[in-house]
Amino acid sequence: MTAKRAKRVSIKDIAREAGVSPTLVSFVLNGKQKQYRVSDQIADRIREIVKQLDYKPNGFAKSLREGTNNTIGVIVSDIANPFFANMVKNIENVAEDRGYMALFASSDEKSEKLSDQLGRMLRKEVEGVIVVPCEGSDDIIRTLVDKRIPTVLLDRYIPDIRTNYVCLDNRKAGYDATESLIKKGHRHISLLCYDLKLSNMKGRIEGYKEAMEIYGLKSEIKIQYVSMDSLERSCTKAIDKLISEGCDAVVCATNSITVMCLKHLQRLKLNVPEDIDVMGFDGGNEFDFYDSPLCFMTQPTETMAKKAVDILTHILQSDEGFITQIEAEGTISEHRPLRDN
Amino acid sequence: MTAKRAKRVSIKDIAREAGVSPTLVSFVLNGKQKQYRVSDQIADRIREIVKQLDYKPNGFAKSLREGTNNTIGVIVSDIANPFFANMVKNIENVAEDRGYMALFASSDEKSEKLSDQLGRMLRKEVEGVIVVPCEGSDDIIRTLVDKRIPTVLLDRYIPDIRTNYVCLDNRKAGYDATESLIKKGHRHISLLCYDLKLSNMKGRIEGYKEAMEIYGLKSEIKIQYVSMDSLERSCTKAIDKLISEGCDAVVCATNSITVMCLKHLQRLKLNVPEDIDVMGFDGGNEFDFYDSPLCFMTQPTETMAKKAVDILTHILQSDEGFITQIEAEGTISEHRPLRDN
DNA sequence: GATTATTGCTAATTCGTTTTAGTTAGTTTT
DNA sequence: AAAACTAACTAAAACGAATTAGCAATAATC
Repeated sequence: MTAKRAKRVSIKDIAREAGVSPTLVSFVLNGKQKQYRVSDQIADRIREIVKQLDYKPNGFAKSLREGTNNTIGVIVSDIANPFFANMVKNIENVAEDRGYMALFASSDEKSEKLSDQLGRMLRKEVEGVIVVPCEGSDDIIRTLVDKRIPTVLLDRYIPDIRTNYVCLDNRKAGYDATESLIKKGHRHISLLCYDLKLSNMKGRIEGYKEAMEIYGLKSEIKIQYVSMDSLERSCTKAIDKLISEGCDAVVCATNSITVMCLKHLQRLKLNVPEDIDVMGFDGGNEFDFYDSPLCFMTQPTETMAKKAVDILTHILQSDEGFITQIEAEGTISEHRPLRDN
Repeated sequence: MTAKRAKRVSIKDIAREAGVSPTLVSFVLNGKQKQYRVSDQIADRIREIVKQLDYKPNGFAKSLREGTNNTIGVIVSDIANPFFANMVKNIENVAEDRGYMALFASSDEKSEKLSDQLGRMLRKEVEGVIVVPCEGSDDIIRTLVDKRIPTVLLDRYIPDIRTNYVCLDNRKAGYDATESLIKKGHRHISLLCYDLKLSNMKGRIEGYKEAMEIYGLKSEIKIQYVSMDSLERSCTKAIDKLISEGCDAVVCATNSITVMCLKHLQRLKLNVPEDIDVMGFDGGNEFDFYDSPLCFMTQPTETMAKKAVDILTHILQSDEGFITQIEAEGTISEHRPLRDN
């Protein structure tokens, strides 16, 4: 039922046309002319015919024979999230540089979907994968690692599983974010975060606590958990509570929380940073028109993408399984509203 | 030099273990037990062993034999652009539903990169491609079509090339956008756009002109071209000019232009829509914090993605080359600032 | 002038599937 | 009891490339 497309030209067709054996064609095509001393005459003739017939090697045959296809799989948790869209773009570029092709998929933060995607990728014979694990995907990642499939986790790691990862140093990021508010003179600093078991969230929470403790604000520690599903409602509620409790600054553990938080503050006609100071995470172009000064913790996306690909390709090309775990450092960057320009 | 991974179990290993020929194993694995009347006993035994040895069919061999691999290639012009990130996500979902795997790449609006990506995809044996052509890619697309590679253009078509495409009806979108401003009572309506030969831009420009003419505003037609490379500078200049000429509304032909335009108006302390009304294209989350009411032309991304995949898979599965060209309709949607909620 | 190298090529195998064309043994039909 | 069927299986070819082993012919060596 499949469309009948023109029959492909194979190495044999070229050989027949050139009056030589397929072996020679293969030699020439793979730059082994010297090694197998194919005469220049014949080599030129072969190259000529290859061009004439517009020969393209068959990747299936090649991969079947060689057992590799220079393809890696990349599964992020949400491709439509600018942070990951950017990551994906960088990964693709680096992979290309390293001679690999990257296959992308998005799990939409659902472990069942992640499992499906992984299955499909492995069936497509990717040699290794870069995965952003989602909540509840521990077992999936565990089998992946147990099966010795070259794996690099991205953005989040799983504490019990010994494998490669490239994440932000979330503890430090949480610490630095909190510390920066403390140094600005705030005392009643609250944290707004998701109640997730994911390492990135855990790390940020820990960092927040640690900073508060070290600066003698242990009693001020106040963590508000919001829900991903009813983000707006739970954020609104959480912020109302914080404010009623006299909170003067808040660390928002993700970009989505930051956005919701700022929206509600705007609704309440509260000014940032005068009435309440806000520290965000991973700010994107949502803030193009936000008109108060604001600080963010930003991740070195490009470096992280590069590292992830490098680790993976290195595993694929070397003989044994060392493990590399990288925690990148976040940077505090400032958003300046337009009117200040 | 490649990592020595455990030898894969093949159909032969299973056959040996079960004491039957590989043929039977293949029959059972492909659900042809009935058709080739394999005894239930043997079939069960085979299935048992398949599970035991954790056999996974080799995709290369399968594809080599069958000549297909149910994979399509998708090249967008910029994966980090939310509009395309969204498109990609939708395409992936639909493709999966249709039993296809989608391979993604981003050309970053560079025709050389597009050419590279296409080459790599075709070498990976994708059966067809969905491509967002970029400026200067006409020849690349032409050879693609000439080579009979199943192709669907997305977002932009190329007038001289007879092939499938799914685009916005940009002429109508430009018309409707302009008309909506006219109906609000504006007369001095200007268009801000890129000087590109891409069909989507051309269409929007035409639509603008058409609306102006039909409503008797031909003499008011004023088109300002801005440059992609120095977007901020050229936008600033263009807007200053428009305002000095007494313009009271502007249609921005892309989202990037809309953002720049609004930023500059904010800088000039001009109010939207009182001082100058603005009509944007493809608004995203950049406007979360934009505090004036604003209208956009938005595209039915999901439907477009679906159509593109459907057209492609249909070509792949049917016998001959009909051509489908779809122009989707845009919708005007309103952005309401927070304080109005 | 016999032996050994070197040059330039080919045949044949392998990778793991799918599928077509058989084969064998057992069962009906006449 | 010969002829025709059927059920249950197997052998072999094919997909397209890479590679190893080997075979002529010519050239170099002693």
